Order: sequence, then C-alpha cells, then structure tokens
Amino acid sequence: MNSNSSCIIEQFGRLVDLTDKEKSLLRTLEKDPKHYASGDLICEAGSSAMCFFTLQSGWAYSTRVLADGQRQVLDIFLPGQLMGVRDIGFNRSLSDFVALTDVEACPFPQRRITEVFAESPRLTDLLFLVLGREHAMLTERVINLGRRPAAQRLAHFILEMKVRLNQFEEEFELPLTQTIIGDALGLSSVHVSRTLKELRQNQWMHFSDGVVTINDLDAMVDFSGFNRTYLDSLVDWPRCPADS
Amino acid sequence: MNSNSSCIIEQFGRLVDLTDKEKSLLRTLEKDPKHYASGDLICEAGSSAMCFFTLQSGWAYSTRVLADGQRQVLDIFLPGQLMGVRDIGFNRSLSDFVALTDVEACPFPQRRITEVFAESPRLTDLLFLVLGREHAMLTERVINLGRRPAAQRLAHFILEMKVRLNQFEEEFELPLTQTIIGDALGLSSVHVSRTLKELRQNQWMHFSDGVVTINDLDAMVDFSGFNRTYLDSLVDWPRCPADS
DNA sequence: CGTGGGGTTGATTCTTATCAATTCGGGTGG
DNA sequence: CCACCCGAATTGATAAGAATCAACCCCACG
Repeated sequence: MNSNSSCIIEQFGRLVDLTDKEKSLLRTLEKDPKHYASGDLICEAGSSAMCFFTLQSGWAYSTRVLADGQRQVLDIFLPGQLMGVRDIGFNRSLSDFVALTDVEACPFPQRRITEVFAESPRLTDLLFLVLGREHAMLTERVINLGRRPAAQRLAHFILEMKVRLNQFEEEFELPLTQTIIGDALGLSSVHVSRTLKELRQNQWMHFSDGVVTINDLDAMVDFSGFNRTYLDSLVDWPRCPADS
Repeated sequence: MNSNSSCIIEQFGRLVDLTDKEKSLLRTLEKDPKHYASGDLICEAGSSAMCFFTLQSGWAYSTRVLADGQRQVLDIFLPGQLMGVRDIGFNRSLSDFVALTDVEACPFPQRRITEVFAESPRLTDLLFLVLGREHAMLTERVINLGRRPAAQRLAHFILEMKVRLNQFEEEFELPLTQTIIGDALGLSSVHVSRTLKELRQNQWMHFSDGVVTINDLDAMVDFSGFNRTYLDSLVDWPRCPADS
C-alpha cells in the first residue's frame, strides 16, 4: 500500500469487494491523520467528545484503570482497525486509548460514522460484521480469563495475535511489554515472565524484544484449546447489492 | 403486559418511541413461540442453522464447554432479550444456549433480522445500541474476571443483575444456582458458597433459594467498584426520523 | 557513568481449586 | 407418613496457582 491509502479500505476490502462510492465514503473517515508518540494517551475514558479513530499505522490499546490502580487492557489495536466501535451506543468513551508504538490515527466524531453508513447499507452490514468480530474476540477473552490457567491463557493470547496478524511465519513482531500482556490477561508481569519461561522450556515458543517465535504450533494450539473458527468463520455476509 | 404482547417491543420501547410500523415489524420476529423446559438445550454451539431467539418469558444463559469439561457462562438472558445477536456476523452459533427456567422463546433465522432492519433505519440504530450495550457488559465482565478477587467479582455480578432487572427493591429473584454463578465468574461452586457467606457475614447481602436481598447497597457498590454509568449512559441515540 | 525501564529469579504469602464429608430440602414411591 | 434419593449448599483440609516483595541483571539513553 502507498502511505496515503486508507487502511480501513484495505481491511474492509478483505471482506467484500468495495465499490468506488464505498471507497470514497470510507476515505472521508481518514482525512485528518494525527500523530501520537509511543505511550501517548489518544483518548481518555469518559471524555464526552466521543470519537472514533482509524488507526493508520502503529499499534494501540484500550484500557480501564480501576480505583486501586490496577489496569485491565481490553483490546489491542492493529494498523487498519477502527478504534472506539466498542463504545458505539454510549455517549462517552468507556476506556482509555493509548499508543503502544508511534501511531498515525484519524479521529472523527461518532456522528460521522452514522452519516457514512446511512449512505450505504452494505457498509452498515460490514460494520455489524466488524462489531461481531470484536464481540467474538471479547467472548473468547472472557473464556480465557475465566477458565484457563496462566500458561494456557498466555499461549492462547499469542495464537490469537498470530491469527489477527495473518501471520504464517514462525516469527512475528509483537510490540508489547510483559506488563501490558499481564494487564490484558489478568496476570502480574512477574508471572508473565515465569510463564513465558515455561513455554520456552517446553520448546513451544519464544518471546523477547517484541518478537515472537513459534516453534511448535500444534502443541500450542492443542495446549491452549485454541479454536480458529471463531475468527475464520465469518459469514459470507454482504446481503445487499453493491450500491452504485 | 398482556401475555401475547411482544417483549421485544417493550424492551425497545424503553429506548425510543416506536411507530406502529416499527412495532409491527418487531412483532414479525415473535410469531412462533416454542416452549423449553428448565435445563433444555435451546441451541447447540456450532449448529449451522444459525438462529436468533426472542425470549418471551423465563431466563436462559449461553455457555461454552471447554475440552476438559469446564464451562464458561457467557451471558444471562432476561425476558424480552434478543438471544444470539452476539454471533451476528458468524454463520454458526458460537455457544450453547440453555434454558434456566421454563422458557417461551421464538426462534427465527438470522436472515430475517436483516430484512426487518433493512426496512427501518431506526431499528437498525436500535440494534447497534443493543449490541453496544451487550458489548459494554461483556467488557465489564472482562474487567471483573481479570482484575477482581472473588468477593468483589461476586458483588459486582449481583449488582449488575440488579441493574439489568431494573430492581429498586431490596429483594429480587435471581433463579441461578451457585454452580451457574461460578461458571459465569470463573469460580468453583464451592468458592461461590464461601464467598456468599462472606458477603452475608458483612451484612451486605443475602442469597438463597434464588432470592437476593441487598442489605447495604452502598457498601456493595463501593466494595465491588461498580459503576452504573456503563449501563445507564446510553447515548440519546435515534438519529433517524421515525419512519412512517 | 549514572539512571531508569524492562526482564528475571527466588522467597513468601494470599487466593482459589480440589477433594471429601455433611446437611438440607424437595420429590417419589412404598 | 416414612424411607429413600438426588441435587444443591455448606464446611473443613489440603494443594496448586498466582500475587507480592525484593534483589538483581541488562541495556539503552542522557
């Protein structure tokens, strides 16, 4: 992709063949890119100027900070993702959004998405689909947190990342600290370190300096109870004829 | 409500004033009620005949069973709720649906909802809103599972139920066994029992025979870190003029 | 060179699961 | 009415899992 192309178009284009009109509609969401440095707060929980963001480049995460200072990471966002759709239907953001790496993101008011999608039923469907996918991931995370011990939880998380990144290589980049991983999985960073060591000693995978190496994918899948279908089996959805 | 009235209409009617057309559209979703006895499997995970259900009366839950037999309860459904929207965008159900009590539910094919909502942009908005609400609850559950110890988790769960039931009385019915509660909260039933005892001894609440009594609401809210806004602050959403 | 953030390791403590035994209450059948 | 059974709830003992605390290493960076 050239650097000015819309990542959203690329993402959506994987799901449906977009018409030119749809593409130009989507492009209107990405008019105004802003830059955030690694660690920057992109959007604070409770801020009433409810915004969505398209993530042009870089990684981000959303998180909630509890009264006692504990954090729960709710989502990790990859380039091309829409951030904030989770809070659709609320008039304020329910979580903080933070840049994990240097980030280019385009904020736009919630209202805009309504306008765009009102013009194209097919894009509306796509939004449902994207929401469904997010919902499925969140559901899987509930299972992960509720019913799997640390090692399986971590293995499952790594595999989910691998699938989300469409990574078929053994090795891929994962720019997360062990603290962030812990906050996503409900574990302490110390325990993440120990658990990573365990996975390493089993010769299943390796993680350091933000690079994951999967040595034994089958073992990982088997051990963690990972089920690909929940991300793969997206319905053959577009029911509307492409609008002109 | 009279026994034949649409629960969905009642639910949606709380959010917007529905036009007659919208009401009759919604009513088409509830033509064919079926009865399920307590404990019946309403819909099995992976079943390809992807259906939604409107829950006319009674309670239900959705659950996933892991390879080792552990269960995670994903959702508790109240009368009037739409079941299955979570799996929108997938061509198969991702979880089992089970009746908690005797249940009247109306199954309808996923396609139907698309048809209905295609006819009314405002209902489409409402569906987004409902999905957003479910998403918010799931998010809150992630935080609950990831970052709160058993007692706070349980207290939070009870409060969420209270809010969802619009219950302002001290006492309300909650037809769940301790096993189900445990499976929802990632705890063993034994530990649920112990933890309930703890809350009881603190004079905060009491639960037995499917009836909850809240003795000290403030203490519960404070202790569990419960935040009402996440269910209350639904945006003043309907952007479309009511269609004729 | 210091300094600080991230990672590793070990010791200790707390939380929760697991197992086993007991109680309680509601059917069911004699 | 009683004996029996069954599912649910309770309780205690034990074991596993994970947090916390503290020390230390490593390395990038001023």
